[in-house]
Amino acid sequence: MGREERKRPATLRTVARSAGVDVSTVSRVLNGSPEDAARAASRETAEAIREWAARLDYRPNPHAKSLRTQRSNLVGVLVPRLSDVVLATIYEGVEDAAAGHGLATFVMNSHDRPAEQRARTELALSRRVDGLVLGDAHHDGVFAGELAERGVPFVLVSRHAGEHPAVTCDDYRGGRLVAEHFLALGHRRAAVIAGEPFASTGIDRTAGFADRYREEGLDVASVHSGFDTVGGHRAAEQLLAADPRPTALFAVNDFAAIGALGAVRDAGLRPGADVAVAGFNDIPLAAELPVPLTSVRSPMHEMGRRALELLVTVLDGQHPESQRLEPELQVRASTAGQEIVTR
Amino acid sequence: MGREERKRPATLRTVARSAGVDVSTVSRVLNGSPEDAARAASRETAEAIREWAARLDYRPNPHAKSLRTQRSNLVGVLVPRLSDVVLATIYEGVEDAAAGHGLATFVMNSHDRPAEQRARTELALSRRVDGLVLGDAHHDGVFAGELAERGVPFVLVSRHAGEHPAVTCDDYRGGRLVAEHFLALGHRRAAVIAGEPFASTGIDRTAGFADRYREEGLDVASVHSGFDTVGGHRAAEQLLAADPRPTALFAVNDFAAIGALGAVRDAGLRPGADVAVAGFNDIPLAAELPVPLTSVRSPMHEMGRRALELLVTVLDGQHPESQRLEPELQVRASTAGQEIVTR
DNA sequence: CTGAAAGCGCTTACAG
DNA sequence: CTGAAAGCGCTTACAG
Repeated sequence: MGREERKRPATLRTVARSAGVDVSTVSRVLNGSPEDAARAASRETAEAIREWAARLDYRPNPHAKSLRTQRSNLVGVLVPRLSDVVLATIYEGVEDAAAGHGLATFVMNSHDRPAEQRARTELALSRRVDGLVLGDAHHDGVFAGELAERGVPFVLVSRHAGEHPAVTCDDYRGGRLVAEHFLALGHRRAAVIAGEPFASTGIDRTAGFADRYREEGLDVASVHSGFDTVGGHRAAEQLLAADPRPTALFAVNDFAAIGALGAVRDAGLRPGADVAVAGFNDIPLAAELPVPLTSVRSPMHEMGRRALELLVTVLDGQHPESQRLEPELQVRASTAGQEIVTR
Repeated sequence: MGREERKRPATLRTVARSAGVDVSTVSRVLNGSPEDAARAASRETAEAIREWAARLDYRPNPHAKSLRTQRSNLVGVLVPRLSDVVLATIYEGVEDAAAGHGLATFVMNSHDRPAEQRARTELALSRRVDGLVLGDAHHDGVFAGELAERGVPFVLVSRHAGEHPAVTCDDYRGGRLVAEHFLALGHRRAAVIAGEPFASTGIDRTAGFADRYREEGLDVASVHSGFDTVGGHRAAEQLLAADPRPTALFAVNDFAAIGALGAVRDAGLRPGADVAVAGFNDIPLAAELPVPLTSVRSPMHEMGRRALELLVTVLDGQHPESQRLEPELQVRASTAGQEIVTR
């Protein structure tokens, strides 16, 4: 064991010598397009080259290739936190799609802090990524604007900002879906746990929800919060203290909703029976909770895939349209009017 | 916007010309060690070079550097699933530590499938990573053995296999801690939801638990399961069907434990009151559940950090010892003997 | 169909 | 203290 025993990998030159041809021929046959390969060598020569390449376990050196072509086939991905299952799942989608394009990705956490966003982006750029997928855009669009100004190819995912190409869930529509569900259940006093004010997800989900209630002539209280359980718990406490107290709570993400469930219980109320609670994203855990959580399913993996595909078109010089994917309401016991035992 | 507007970044040559010196001098001043830099140019020359570099926003081209030095400063990380918060958190630790060494990391999912482990590893190797951090080792050690055979530098994290350098939690000890806790509560009939049979985590946690019970002359039933909620639910159902039924369940990870909580409820029993349930890892959610989950805290982030540090010593040609980090039992309502409202 | 040459942007002995 | 040169492993006009 130990690097000392690793022998140098085969190079174009190694296989060229073995096959008795020039390196340029080997390059065309092995790494060129099919047409290139076809006109670069006779069938037999090509055959021989491929055989030697296999025997010597030749693998193109990506550094040499990138240096020469000025293309790294690397894309940088920025997320607030990878340990958030929503972002991790989106990233899995990005990675899947990237593999299909021969691209490698690397992720970094920005913790939603502008200084870190900048630092991580510069790091990616100094690593010569071909482009970026940003999952942590702030709604003000300042940072994205700077990148666009500099001509850096990028797309946004999960959150949109300004007019930059983005793949998101139709969060506004998702918010409306929850409002309609609540209204159908007869809830006239509803409130929103709105998440961070800089994220378009929370903004749009809240707006869709509030607009639908407004159409019925009803106002909804809303309070900002962290996207985590603790934030949701606190926000729910605050909202439940109102008089008259709301009978339904919409948290703009599932972790905040789980916190809200706790707050409802702490107030001596039964989630589902006394206070309806709905979340957003439909993470796998939502269905497994003791009181299964009603949630809006957002196609996280698919969003990631599409974002990467969108980036590919940007790298191709196009100026693609943003995409909004359809959300879907999953009704469960937390809004069912009575407690239902899981499964 | 668009890549057409991006101007070529400054190179060593650009700044050399501006400063009126040779590229080799610039290289030594900018990218060499402090001593190199000192003896490469007079203070004024060095000063001038640095000034020009800053003005031109010079950043060393990593591909050229890697090509020349045969070192990529890249490490590949393999995990079963990044959307598992345990692995995501470990990865965050790896990444943090890597940044401190000027290394970049990229993660890939293997889904615990040998074919994917191999494919992803080959991909990483063809990208010329300097080394690997494997979070998905199988206990048989076959794959790790092959890598060692080939002289590929790597370390294991979270799970160990064979004698390969690994950073893990002391899982055996963690299992014992739970057993001791259960015994102190008077539970004589306990059972284990043991996880996948190929993971050292589940194996060791189960062994530690069972050994401690055996010391009291007691046997424990155990059944393998997936590491997810569904797997835990099924396994718990099976265990609870025994006659006499166990009064305490130890699930080797928190998601399986959450599934077990559901199964306990479905059986008309109260978690904590009728059946004690404990998990492992102490994910953030554990404390936020309606019945907060007793769990063994494993230092996930720290494990990731240490694994990277260990890899650095391996890359340095050393043959370091494996490390086992201390687990810590967090007692909560799910084993408290009575239901306690969250927070 | 095939080859010879230049060059991507670095580092590092070698010389002075 | 500083420079000139070679070379890492590729790709791609240019020639034939």
